[in-house]
Amino acid sequence: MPELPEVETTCKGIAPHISGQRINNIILRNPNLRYPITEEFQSQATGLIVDQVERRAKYILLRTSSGTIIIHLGMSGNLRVVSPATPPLKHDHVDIVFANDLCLRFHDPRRFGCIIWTTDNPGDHKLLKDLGVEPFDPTFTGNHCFVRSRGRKTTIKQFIMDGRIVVGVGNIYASEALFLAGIDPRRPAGGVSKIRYERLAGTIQSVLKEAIASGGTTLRDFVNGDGKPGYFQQCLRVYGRAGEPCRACGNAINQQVLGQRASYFCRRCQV
DNA sequence: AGTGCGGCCTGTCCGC
DNA sequence: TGCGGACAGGCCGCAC
Repeated sequence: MPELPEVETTCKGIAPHISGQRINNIILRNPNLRYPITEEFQSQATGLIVDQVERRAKYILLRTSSGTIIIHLGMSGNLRVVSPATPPLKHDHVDIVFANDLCLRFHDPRRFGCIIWTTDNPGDHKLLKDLGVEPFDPTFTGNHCFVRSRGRKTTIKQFIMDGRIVVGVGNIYASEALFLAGIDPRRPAGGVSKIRYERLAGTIQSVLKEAIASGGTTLRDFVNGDGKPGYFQQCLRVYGRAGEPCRACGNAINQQVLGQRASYFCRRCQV
């Protein structure tokens, strides 16, 4: 389930192999994704040079001089850099073949991901235009969360997962960050103090940084590897640990659905 | 505007 | 052992 750290790791992993490279060919094997991959993408992007590889929220942007390829990994997608001769597997949807004889291969069994071609400023695209601040941007602060949360009745967990407030906080790291900040995820966002939001902004950053660091250790596997950063190696404090002892106090970890998402927390440590 | 939720998919896991 | 069904998950897009 690609969260922001995995997307960041993917971006860093693929960039050295495709930056500055010309797209020689695009092979559409299975265009069925969240939005069908268009033939305009195939015809218009072929021949262009990828000038820059960037991340915005959980989107990966491949910028060329005349358009941008917007990629989202959904929840089961990955990108690998392989030889074009590598036999495709089931669920390999697209190959972007570069002049250096490497290809960027998009794999997505559950098809929640997407590949979109746009000739406009990608920031104006409807999928990107309402996105909130990046968690590592200096404007992401406890005060930002505090101000934006006034009057909001939604739970604090759903609030920090709202991409219009801050991007990149998925279901796993929302639970983890709230645990580290000692905040009960069920608390109404509008009633949480500024001090506590300051603490939370810090734990959101630290938990994402920690995950990026652990994913970064498998960067070399992006070429001819499985394309999956090793997040399962990292130690999750509450996520997926219902009934298991809290690592801080030993109490059994609670599980509760909030906003249709499984949420994990310690009743004793989080208030 | 804020809130709630259905729907998109398939691999994995659980219970029978 | 095999099979069906529930579940997970990001996030759009609609309804209220």
